Amino acid sequence: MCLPALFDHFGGEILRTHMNPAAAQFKPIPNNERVDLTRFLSKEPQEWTMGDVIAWLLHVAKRNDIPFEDLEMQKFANCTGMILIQMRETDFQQRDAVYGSLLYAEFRKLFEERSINKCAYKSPERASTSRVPDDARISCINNGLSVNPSALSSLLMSDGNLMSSSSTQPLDTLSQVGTDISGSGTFNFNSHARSDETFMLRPPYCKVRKNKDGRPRKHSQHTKGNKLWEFIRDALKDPTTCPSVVRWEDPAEGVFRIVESEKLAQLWGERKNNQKMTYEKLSRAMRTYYEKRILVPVPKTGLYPKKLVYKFGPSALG
DNA sequence: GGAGAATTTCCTGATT
DNA sequence: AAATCAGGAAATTCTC
Repeated sequence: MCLPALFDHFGGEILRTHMNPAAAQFKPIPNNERVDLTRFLSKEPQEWTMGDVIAWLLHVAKRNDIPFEDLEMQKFANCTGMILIQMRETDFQQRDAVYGSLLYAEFRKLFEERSINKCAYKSPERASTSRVPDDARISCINNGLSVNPSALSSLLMSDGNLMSSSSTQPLDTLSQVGTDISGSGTFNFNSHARSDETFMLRPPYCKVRKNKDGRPRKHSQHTKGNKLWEFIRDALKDPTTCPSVVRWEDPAEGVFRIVESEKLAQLWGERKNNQKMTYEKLSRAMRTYYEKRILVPVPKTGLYPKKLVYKFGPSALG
């Protein structure tokens, strides 16, 4: 999953909400759809959609002071609440070796608390929904996901590779659970369901690169070695460079800061076998990204430092 | 070998 | 004053 894409489209809003309690509960997102970011709090875990699961993960991260980027969120990106319920501790650990146990404990605690509360307070109609997993699934599919499909497709991206629940999802017990629950092995996003490439939606202003004959360029073209923005993205995920060389200023917005400009240039130069790389040149290359919307101008809100701050744009996908 | 993409290099001028 | 930002223009590198 590409974090900026995640942040831009979906998780970012969740992060904003969780980092800033005063933030609005709803935020317009592309496609004129809205995400209710705290809905999971008022729903039974078995009714959680994939979006609710991500929101819960971020909620746990915040409560436990875990840097959200340390959580293997993409590994849970195709989990609904029903899937989490059927997961064992080892399943959580498989998905997140570091925080899997904590996540499992948090989830079970919450689940059991809700179960107790449900017995005491639940209204009859909600209780009936909860008792029937299929109903919960249908409810999830038909009503639960109000995020746009591109957002969820972004959630399924990992390190530049598409982690489609129907293709490259690790073949473990969890995916089997997912298959059982969804019935088809892939999640159906209601009217947004796509089995073709349109599932990987990109903003309409993202040009499709074409060869001179008009055919789309092959995906493998110019993918050998990292692009600069991918290098920076990876540096932001790498504890050896983040936060010492680059760091997030506002991950929810995709805003990051270059801490050691010449060090970053040196690392980029090493990557490209170019000992003459300088920050001047690196920043010039970065400025070419504005036209492609891989980077967008940082809002002059006074929230961020004036120098060495950049913001990933909607084209920084993958 | 040519075309196209993605830088890289060099530059001038503005801003912080 | 130095560092950084913003872009134009041309060159270079790499892949198809």
